[in-house]
Amino acid sequence: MAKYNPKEVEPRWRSRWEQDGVFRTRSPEEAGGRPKYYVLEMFPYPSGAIHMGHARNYVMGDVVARFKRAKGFNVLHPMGWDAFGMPAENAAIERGIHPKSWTYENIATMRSQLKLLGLSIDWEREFATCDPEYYGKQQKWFLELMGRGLVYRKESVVNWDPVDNTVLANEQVVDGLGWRSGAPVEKRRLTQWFLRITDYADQLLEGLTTLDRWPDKVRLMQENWIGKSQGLRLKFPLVGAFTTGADIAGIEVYTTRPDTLFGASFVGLATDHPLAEALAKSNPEIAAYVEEARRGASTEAAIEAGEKTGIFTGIYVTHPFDPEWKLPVWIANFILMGYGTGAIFACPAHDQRDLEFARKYGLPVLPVVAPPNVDSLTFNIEDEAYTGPGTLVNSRFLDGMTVEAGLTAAIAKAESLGLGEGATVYRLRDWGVSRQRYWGCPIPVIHCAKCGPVPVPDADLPVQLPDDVTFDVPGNPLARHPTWKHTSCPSCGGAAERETDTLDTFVDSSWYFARFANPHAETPIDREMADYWLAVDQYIGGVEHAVLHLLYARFITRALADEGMLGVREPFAGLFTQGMVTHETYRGADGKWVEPTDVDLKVSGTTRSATRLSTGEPLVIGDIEKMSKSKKNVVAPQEILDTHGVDAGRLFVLSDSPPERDVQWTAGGIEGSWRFVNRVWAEFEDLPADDDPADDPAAETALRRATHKAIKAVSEGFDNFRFNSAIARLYEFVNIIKAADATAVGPAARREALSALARLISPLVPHLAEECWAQLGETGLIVDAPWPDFDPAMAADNELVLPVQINGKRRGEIRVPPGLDDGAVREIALSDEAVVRHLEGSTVRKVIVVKDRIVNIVAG
RNA sequence: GCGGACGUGGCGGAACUGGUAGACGCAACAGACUUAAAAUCUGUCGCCCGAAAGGGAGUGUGGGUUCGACUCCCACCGUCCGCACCA
Repeated sequence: MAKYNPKEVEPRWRSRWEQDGVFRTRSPEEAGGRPKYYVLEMFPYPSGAIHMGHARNYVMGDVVARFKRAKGFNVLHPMGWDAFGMPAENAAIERGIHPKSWTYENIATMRSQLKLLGLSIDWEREFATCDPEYYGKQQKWFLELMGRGLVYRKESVVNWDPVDNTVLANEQVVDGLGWRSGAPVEKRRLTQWFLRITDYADQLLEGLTTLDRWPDKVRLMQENWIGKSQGLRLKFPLVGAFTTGADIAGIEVYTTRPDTLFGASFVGLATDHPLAEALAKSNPEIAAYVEEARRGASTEAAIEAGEKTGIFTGIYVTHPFDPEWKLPVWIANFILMGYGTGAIFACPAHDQRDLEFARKYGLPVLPVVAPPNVDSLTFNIEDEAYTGPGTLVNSRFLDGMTVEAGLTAAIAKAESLGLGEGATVYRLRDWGVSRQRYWGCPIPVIHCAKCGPVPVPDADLPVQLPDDVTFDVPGNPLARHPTWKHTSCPSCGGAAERETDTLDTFVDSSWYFARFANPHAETPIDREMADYWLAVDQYIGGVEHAVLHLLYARFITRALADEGMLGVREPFAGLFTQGMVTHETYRGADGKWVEPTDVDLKVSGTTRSATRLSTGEPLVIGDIEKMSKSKKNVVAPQEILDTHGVDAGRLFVLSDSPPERDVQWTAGGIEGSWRFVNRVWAEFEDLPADDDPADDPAAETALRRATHKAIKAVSEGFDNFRFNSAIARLYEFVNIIKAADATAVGPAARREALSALARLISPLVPHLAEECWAQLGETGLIVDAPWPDFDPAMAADNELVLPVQINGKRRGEIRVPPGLDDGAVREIALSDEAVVRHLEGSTVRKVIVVKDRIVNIVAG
């Protein structure tokens, strides 16, 4: 018996698929009555090589695509490249390679690696976001959104990454550090381009409720990120005239607790509040404080410590509900300009931050909410603010009300006084998309001294990146290019300059799924094709994009829909976030990481030890972590291809863990998958002669039932993204087929089992499945074969084993036909020999029969 | 601090809407084949008592609901993730 040889088999079937063009997408006309199904995995950044995490991601998508295709769907399963971004420029800076050639070379490498995985991808639809054809279309819709007022330019304090030398969006700052560089982010005041995502805040929030095939976790993260809150916008009139800068009559604050207004102690301003800035101009002390607070706020240590500081402005405001009541105005470092109005009223008794500030600067603390069951006369605030429910006290017209009633009453009062109105505030801020980098999509705008920013005319699109750029000095190569930015104003014809900022690469990935509907269309999106294919039925990718890519794409989809370019308002109907591929780590006595290929593992009892193969030195077995070059715990897909073939690798990455969880790569695990591949092949290699007589009807029926059960269970597993369970059922099924070899099962039943098996494994191990299919004498390809159906009658048992419990303890079991009525089951259970023995000396009080499940006898 | 998820054998993990806990795989052990090893095949395999038949407790800990709880409720312990001076 020859061993299965993936090195020979796998390439043979891949070239057959390619020759026959089986994965070319069918047009709606070609599809006939087949319903469409769009499967998409988050497209990769062309970093240089496909790693195991990529492989798991794309294999999952491929299983879905192949399964749906066999089930009769017209499947779209494309692939592209998220190809703009910093690493290409870093390669240029470090190694003198042009970003363009670095990127396209990586794409070529990774494309061929992906093809080795045997993915059912329509490669005719491939594109990279750095193709001028793609980013030119992006520029076109960008200008259309600009026409709708969704794109604007403003000066603001932005997150500046001092290592990557560029601005970052809020979503790209993690714990005060740049998401790519890891450098502490600084605050800078710059003029930037923004997309008005806040216009869509409410519908992005509402839309989440329709995404019932998204993980709750991701929806919750987006909900929190958007951060809707209801409250009151309220004006505190200034005491006396204030003439520095603009004409300011009062300070507008935002609060969610207007019920505590009578506990007000002071009004606080953010350091970059317009009034604070105006004051800083005339008052050097304030200027010095503001300057220092701003610097301090950007260091990680200061954020961690959370120390509250402030300075009194010398200004007072009056309480909105009492013109006689004067409150001091402070500037404080804990107030954020980007949220609400950048100004607050402070109620120290019922807000922890306000309390800390008030204690530090000796400001009044007036309790106005008495907790339930607490004597309001003895109630006092020490060093912890009370934020729970209760009754309002010391609050004049609000006295005696609950917190909820007080909220409504205070808002009504403020509105009747004309000093405020109920307001909804979001945490979400507009998306800053300017990047001071070369390798990105140029923002198609021309700055004219006379006309201001002018859109590049349609006929001049795309605005292409120049190839002749240098990276010898830091900063944006586009800005210092000798000629590129110099042009004439499309409006007045005078001399003008191009915008040298490029777009955040998350803009590139916010619409690529729509471009796949027709990647060569003249318009950015082929509306007719997009209407057919979108929304994406199943999107698959890492959870790390929960509030980045996935929020941006939802926003852009809605914006483009409002522009009439798209017919859907949600891009991804189904989302699946898959876990990572991890591996144990090993390090030597010197603390240096050692690659798994250089490690010898020994097991004795329950303890495991590791030694280094090359030197024999003992190693420390470390944590199980995401495969990464720095920890050297990487297994390259190529290594598996060389030793066990693609199919064994595909099988393993989906085997041992549920797909949403991390899977730990182990040598034993891949061996197990390889064994399975060989066990399957062994069943097909020596097929029995067709005239083998069957003389064991019982064994034959058992095999047929197992076949239909397997079809049912495996189909359900694939439908519900439970690949690990589906694989377990396939292992069981193969064990049963193998066991049936020893019995006299006729060729028809055996053939039925093997034909089903080949098709059931085909999404997972497609090369092996084709080989098995051919071995069965089938002339067509298994990728074109329909998914096997099961007969519900055959998939059900003809005899059930019901456990019989006495007082909840299992005491026996009975054999009954399915569907037998409760009375009959009861009789059989009560007459069972083991049951009778256990019931001796006690009386039966009650018998609970759960049909086809269990019998529980209550006795005593 | 706020929000969320999860705790099951030596390990990864099964268990549908409350109904036989430990499927399937890995590791381990024993045996067959082999001059030997690998590969392959067969068997055993959560814990305690027992030679076995059988019995006992058991899904992080403590309580509760139920004829019946890994599953539902309450409290606690632990791990992981997200947000974080959001007024």
